[in-house]
This record gives sequence, structure tokens and C-alpha cells, in this order.
Amino acid sequence: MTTTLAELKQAAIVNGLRSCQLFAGMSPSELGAIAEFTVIKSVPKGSYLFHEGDPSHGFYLVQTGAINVHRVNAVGKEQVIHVFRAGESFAEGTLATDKGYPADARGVEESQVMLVQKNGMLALLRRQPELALRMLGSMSAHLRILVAQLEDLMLKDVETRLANWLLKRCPNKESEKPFKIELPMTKRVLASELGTVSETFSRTLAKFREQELIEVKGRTVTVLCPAKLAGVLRRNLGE
Amino acid sequence: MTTTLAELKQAAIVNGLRSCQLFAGMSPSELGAIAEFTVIKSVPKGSYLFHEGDPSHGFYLVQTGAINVHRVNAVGKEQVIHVFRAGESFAEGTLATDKGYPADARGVEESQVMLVQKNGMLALLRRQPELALRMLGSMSAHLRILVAQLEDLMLKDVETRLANWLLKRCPNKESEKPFKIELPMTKRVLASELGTVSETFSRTLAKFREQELIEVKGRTVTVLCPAKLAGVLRRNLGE
DNA sequence: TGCAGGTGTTGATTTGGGTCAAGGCCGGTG
DNA sequence: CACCGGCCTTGACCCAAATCAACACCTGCA
Repeated sequence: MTTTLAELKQAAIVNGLRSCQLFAGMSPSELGAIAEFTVIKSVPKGSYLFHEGDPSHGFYLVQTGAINVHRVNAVGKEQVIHVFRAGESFAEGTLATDKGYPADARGVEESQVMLVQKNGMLALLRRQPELALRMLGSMSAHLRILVAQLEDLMLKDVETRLANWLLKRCPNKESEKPFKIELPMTKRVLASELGTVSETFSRTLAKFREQELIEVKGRTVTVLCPAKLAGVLRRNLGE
Repeated sequence: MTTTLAELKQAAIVNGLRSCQLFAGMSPSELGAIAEFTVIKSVPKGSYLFHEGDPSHGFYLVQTGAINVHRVNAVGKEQVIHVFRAGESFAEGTLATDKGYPADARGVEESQVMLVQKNGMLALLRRQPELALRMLGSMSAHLRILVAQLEDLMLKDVETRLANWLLKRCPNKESEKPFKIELPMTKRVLASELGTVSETFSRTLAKFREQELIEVKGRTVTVLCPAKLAGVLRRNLGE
């Protein structure tokens, strides 16, 4: 049995595709078809995958690391839209239009992504309506993320947003047992994802610490009593 | 030549479908197929088409009037996501998931919409991949709207947002000729769409009036010199 | 004719959080 | 080891805009 380098690479890509929500559960032959026009890219920390307005070459799947999708305005301030991590896909929206990418994408850390190239994918979609439905589902999920993001940013103050963010990572929100959360990035980046700056973020953490809701040690945040934090969240929302 | 009532109704629906961006340029037979599972609904002013979490029956096309899609939080404050007008479609995202509608939808005024029912449309999409691509394109446009909305709300102050809003309705942004804009809704609603409250909105209008950028009379706003307003906008963005 | 409810305007007050500035802390490098 | 450059934290200050409050409209209705 002989195996060429190309075949090995192909197999690696198929594996990568499978581990992605968008393609989970698809047959090996279908995955093979997609792998035909998929390439792997390394993204050094801080480097850009694309900028707003760049013509689209396809959409991306994250294998390892994290990709920050954001917009910048004239002043240079940036608004994080979402940080995509392993298994997630983004920029599917550019498949069906000839507009460019609507935002910027940059590696938060050293990352590996797969680029599913536009032309190949379009041709495949025309032959595989089921796949098109999957894409619709995936885009719908992104719409939901954005809607939630909008709501988060508009209807709540930083304290509420942080409480919400922390609770989202607790497995059981009504538990009274402490739960450790390891921050996946610097606090500065996290602050920006929450739509604020590092100073305010820091202050809000301090406030929670004083109320003995959390403990902070470096990049580890321990939610002392999720149920109590959930109470704070409810109170903030409900009044 | 005999024409049944049902055929007339069918023809009306086909016409409605054709006048919608999403389906523009499709063949009569395709439109006929879609019309099979499309129903017309009247939406009295202020009445709800659906609420967040309701199971999806399909997606909507606006024929006349305007539909306000928004979220409400526990306090009862609502954040407008977008106001859809004649020719636009919304809630396509619910086709490909079994999650319910992600937001609320209410008639801003007496409106007429078409409901394209979920099951029929799904079956058709499986047979018509081109149509699925169209849907992808449409959802991508919605993603762009949301991204723009996020940026608007986060990166700019009310003055800039209002200047931007007004300029968007001027046919020629560099003209020096006055242009009349008829507000399509109460100022309270418009304020909310701009992510602020009626008081602040009122004050900002007053500020522009003092600078002789606009004139206001009831629901008619006259932009005295679009080019000058564009200057204000640029200055706000660029510093 | 007068009242009730919704809409707009304006003023006074408060506040969340962004900005600036000044350390403290830590890890890497010469 | 000492020094430097990132991060993080805390304090002081300030501003845009939300909130609270009073009042002027208008329109429909009894």
C-alpha cells in the first residue's frame, strides 16, 4: 500500500473539516470533495487574514488558536464582532455575494485555519442542496450571535455584561460550588470583546471581588458562588 | 376564458414575490412554485407578527408598510434591530434551524406581508440549489446590516449617527440644494432606531437647527445643505 | 367645551464609563 | 542581577447621554 504526500495532506484536511461544526456528520466522500479546494493556512499572532473590503477568496474554518473578527472606524478604534475558536467557521456570507469581506480578521494568537475556496464551494453547493441548507443554518447561527451581541452592548452596563460573560462559562449557573475560569486571552482583549476598555474592566472585576462574588489570580477567575452571581445578573436585568 | 378566485389570488402572490429583491429576476414558473406555500397577512399597526422564541413558520416579505424587528430585555426596553420596508425580507435565518425566531417583529404602521412557509420552502430549496444560493446572499446582506448597526452604535455618538441617518436619505450627499425628508415614523421610534431616547434626539435636532444645517417642521426635516452636513459627519468620524 | 392620552420640546440633575496619569507587577534579555 | 517594556490596577477628572420633571401641543372623543 503506497501513500503519497498529497494523499496524506488530503486526509489531514478531511480530518480538519470533520472536526468543524459546519461539516460534522457528513460522509467521507462529501468531505473529500470539499477538501479538493480547501487549503491550510498558518496565522501568526497579530497578523491579518483579511481586511474589510478585500475581495473574498472563500470562508474560513478555525482549527487551532483564535481569530478576532472586528471593524475599525476612522479614528482607529476597533469593535470586536466575535472571536472565533477551534471548530467554528466565519465569513460564509461572502460566498453568495461579490462584495468583499465586511470586516477585518486577525489572529489573536498563533493559529491554524482552513480556507474553503469560493469557486469550488459555489460549484459544489449547486450540486448539493443539503449542503446549502447547512450553510444557511450556520449563517443563521451567526445572525443570532450578532443579535445577541447587539443586545448585550446596548441594553446592559459593563457590570451586567461581565456577570453574563462569566455565567456563560459556568457549567451550572445555579450551583453554589466555586468554579474556576481560565481567561483565554489578555484582559485587554477580553475587555474589548465586552465593548469596554481595560481600566473599566479591571474596576468591574474589583467591584465583584469586594462583594466576594469572585476571586482573581492572574488569568484565573474563580466564581465563588454562581447562583449568587446569577442573582446579581437577574437584579440588574430586572430593574 | 375563466379565472377562478384562487387563480387570481395566486397571481397576486406571484406579483408580490417578484417585487421582492430576494426573488427578483426569477422565472414565473419558479415564482409559481413558491406561491404555492405563500400566504398573505395583514398586520395592523402595533400588532405583533411573532415574538422572540416563537417556533418559526417561515420567513416574511414586506409588501407595504414597515415591520420593526427588535429585542426587548427584562426591563421592557427595546433595541431596534432593523425596520424592514417594502421589498425586503426577514427571518430567513429560521428556515435552516429548529430554533425559534430570535427577536420580536411588530408592524410600525398598517402593513401587508407575505409569509413563505417553512416546510414548502425547505423542500423547494432541496430541489433548487440556485435558490439556496440566493437565500445565502440575502442572509449575508442581513449580516452586513447587523455589522454596520453594531459599528454605528458602538463607535459613534448620537450627533454623528443622526447626521449619517439624514445623509443616507439624501439622493446627492454633495449637493448644496436643500432636500426635504419626511420622517416615516414618530420621533420616539426613530430615536430608538438610532439607539437613543426621544429627549436626546430632540436636542440633537435642535443643535443642528441652531447651526442652520436643517429645518424642522412637524415630521418634515429639510437638510439645508447636504454637503455641509457631510462635512460635519466627516469631521466627527475623522477625529 | 373640556378632558385625556400621546407626542415633542426644554431644563436640571445624575451617572456610567472613557481618558489621562501614575505606579506596581512580572517575565524576558543583555 | 538590573533594567526594560508589557500588562494590570487604581485614582482623578470629565463628558455624553440617560433620567427626571414640567409644560406645550395636537387630535379624538364624550
